[in-house]
Amino acid sequence: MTTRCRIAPSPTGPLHIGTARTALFNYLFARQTGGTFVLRLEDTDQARSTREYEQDILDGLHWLGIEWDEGPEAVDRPARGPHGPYRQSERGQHYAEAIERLLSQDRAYPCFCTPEDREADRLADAAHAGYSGRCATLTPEEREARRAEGRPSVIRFRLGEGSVEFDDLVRGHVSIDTSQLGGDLVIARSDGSPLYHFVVVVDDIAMGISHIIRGEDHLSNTPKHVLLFRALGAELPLFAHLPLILNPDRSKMSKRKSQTAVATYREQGYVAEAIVNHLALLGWSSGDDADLFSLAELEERFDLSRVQPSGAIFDADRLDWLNGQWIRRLAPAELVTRALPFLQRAVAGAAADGYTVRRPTVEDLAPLLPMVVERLPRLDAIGPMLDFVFVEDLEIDPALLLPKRWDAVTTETGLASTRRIVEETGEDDFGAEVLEPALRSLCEDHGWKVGDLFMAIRVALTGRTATPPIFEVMSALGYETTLDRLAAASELAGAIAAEE
RNA sequence: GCCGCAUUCGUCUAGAGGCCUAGGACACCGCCCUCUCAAGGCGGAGAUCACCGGUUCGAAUCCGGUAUGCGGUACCA
Repeated sequence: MTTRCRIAPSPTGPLHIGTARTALFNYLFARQTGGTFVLRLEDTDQARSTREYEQDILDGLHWLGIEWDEGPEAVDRPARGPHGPYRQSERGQHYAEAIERLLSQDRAYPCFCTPEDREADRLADAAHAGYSGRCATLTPEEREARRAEGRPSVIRFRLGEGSVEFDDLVRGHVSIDTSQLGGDLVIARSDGSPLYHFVVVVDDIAMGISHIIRGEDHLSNTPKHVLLFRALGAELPLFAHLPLILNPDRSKMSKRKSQTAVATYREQGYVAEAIVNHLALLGWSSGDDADLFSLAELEERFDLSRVQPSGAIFDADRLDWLNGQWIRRLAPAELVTRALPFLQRAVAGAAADGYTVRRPTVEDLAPLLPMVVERLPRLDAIGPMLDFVFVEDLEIDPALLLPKRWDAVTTETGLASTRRIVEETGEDDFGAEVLEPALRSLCEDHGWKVGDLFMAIRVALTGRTATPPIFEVMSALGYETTLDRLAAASELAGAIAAEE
């Protein structure tokens, strides 16, 4: 029998890190077993579901490389696969039929209780939490009478008695008594629309799902699903409840306490490879000392039986480290393509601040990247690292220009001497081979620390104190610009000296 | 409250009765490299394996209890 698993996000928010992790594990399991991975949108909560969120989820999964074999394509494009439609809002027929069946077999019944009724029952019998069952035994005549009065009703599923047991692939045997489930379960609202616990089972049956791999937050709800599978005459799928991804305070990862939107990580310059790698390591481990895994390697090595049962804090530091590792492993051309938009955005930001800029192109960036790759924990770090090349009317912050041990006069002479040396060296020998020895002996002659001179040059050329090595910066800038900026900066140092 | 699940360095984890004086990675600290920032190399500190009791010649590993944490308990998903 071929395995079929699924991810069933609800488009009530942007793609969540937790959803992505669950999707990843399902995807890996499917690839691993030669099975099928289905994507289904659980949009039964029409009030909160939107097409924008749906699109965000689809985009995010594509971006991560977590591709599904069956499911909806982009919004407004036809579904892919034989079990469609893949949006619950379009599957009303299935639910209506299933409810009809349960009703006709008396496995479900209409319930006319008002919120006040339920509250009264709860107060009267505090020992039993959940629904009292006062509508469970209504006769057909009593039901008709209530309908005649125009009282609205929900549909409740009879839970029955005894204990529910099932085996979980990561937690082993789980057992719970039916009486602990909160009373007969509402499966359809008074307006007739079906509820999550019900539709999820109907769809998993209709789509032939063999393995339900999802977050541990669903573990307590699983007994309800088991009962529903049985009532609907279906064979039980296998369950695997994944450990939760946690906030630093060990509660379930949430928007309030953590950054949960996959799209936000993407905007910040995290690379899909790093996100995938990090998510895989939250709850799964290979068993050996390796910690860098590509999606392809994960498809090869993932093993559901090596999934941990306890929750894992989302460690942002580790993600950052992995991100740096993956950025440095990308093919140069690929890195250029991915990093360019971040550089362009930074430069556009400078333009918006009133600077005269040149828009970077692929051709501009390609030769510059080698000098910054190992300085990029994230792609968005490329802005401060290279913007000075594209901002033509660079402004130098006087507070940064003077090295700690230098006064303004020394800085002025240092930069002026440097300019002279560069000029005398000429454009043909403009490079570290000739310039570096020359500048070093300049320092020796004046008794300067090399670091001080280089820092002054660095700030003069880039406006920043953390940059690539200065001779690489010079060649990135070009001969003329280097001379111009050195001149401007020594002039500025002179002005500071005059003021003092 | 009730029910369920979990519990090895700060964090992610290795560990399936002797290989554990508990291994790796991130973070942290130090040194090296060095024109800044990184990256990289080397080293260090960091866990009485939640606690108590039991089984066993021997337990992080098996069993029981306790504690703590988290999750669920909707006409949300």
